[in-house]
Amino acid sequence: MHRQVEATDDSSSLRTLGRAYRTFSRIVDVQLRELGFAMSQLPVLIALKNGKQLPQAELARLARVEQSSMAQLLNRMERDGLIERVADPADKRSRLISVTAQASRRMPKGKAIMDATVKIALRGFSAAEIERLDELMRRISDNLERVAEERNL
Amino acid sequence: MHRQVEATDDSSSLRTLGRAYRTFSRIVDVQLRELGFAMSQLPVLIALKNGKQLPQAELARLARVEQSSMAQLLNRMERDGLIERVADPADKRSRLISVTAQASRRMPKGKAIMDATVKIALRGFSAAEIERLDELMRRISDNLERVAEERNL
DNA sequence: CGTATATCAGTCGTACTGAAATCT
DNA sequence: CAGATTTCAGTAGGACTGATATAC
Repeated sequence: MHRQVEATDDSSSLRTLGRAYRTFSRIVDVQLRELGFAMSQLPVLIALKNGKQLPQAELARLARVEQSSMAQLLNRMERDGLIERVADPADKRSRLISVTAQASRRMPKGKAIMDATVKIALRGFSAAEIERLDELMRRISDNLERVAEERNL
Repeated sequence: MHRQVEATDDSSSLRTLGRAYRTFSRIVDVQLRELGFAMSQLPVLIALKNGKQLPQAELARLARVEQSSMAQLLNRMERDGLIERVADPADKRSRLISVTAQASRRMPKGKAIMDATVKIALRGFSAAEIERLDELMRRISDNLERVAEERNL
């Protein structure tokens, strides 16, 4: 009665987690689209701010996605004029990624949209609760990462 | 020092959330694949257990995905022999979905894999902490759903 | 050889469009 | 019967993964 359980019987918190993530992305992406951005691009844009130049592999590591995911993301970003790839003089296999001037200019606005949406998600949360959430999420993530590591995933 | 912040500066809990979700899916899917299942299919299989028959729209509602997402998921499941679609005699627009006998037989094993992975994710959590996590996740999800609703997303 | 990238196939999610059946 | 709604199908494009191939 007080829980609105409905018909699903698998453990609710993990399901809710996926659902929250998708809704969050949708809200952010709709707004970022007007700027020509997408949520998945923000880690890249942040990592490259202030004219920094990084190779693809490093960006994949920072954004915590596979190399092939990052390669495709960068393809779309290059197509849309957000980043440039220039040959690395020190390593001929590698290309250094940098953001274009216009993307750099629009970035603060994108970051603000993200921050505002985080605030919405955490509406009504005390500082202690946010702290608690951070800790719980970190423990879940660590538990899963450790097992994925052990199983070579 | 005690937080392992690294190079990202956006609010950590929401980022961790997406990361945890992806790692969870990967761990579950690798095991389900041997059974011929995928994680996204479990809500469907659970909703249709014991010979139940439901229309596509109802399955989409239960799984909390869009109609088109469910349509495609059911296409793949039908292709793989997991479900069947039969014309609804009461409504010629609709087709009722039911699971095949073999999918039904393998289902308990799939559910067990899911449950075991949830246990891994929550390793070291007390009952009170799980309760707390459920509550926090539900509040985040509600906050986001409400705004998505308001903005017609 | 080993590392950095590129590319392909496949899943899963969304949005959007449109046809057929049903309801009022 | 007309018009709105419901049920589903199909397509396009994004964001992931894994597996391979190519370049240095």
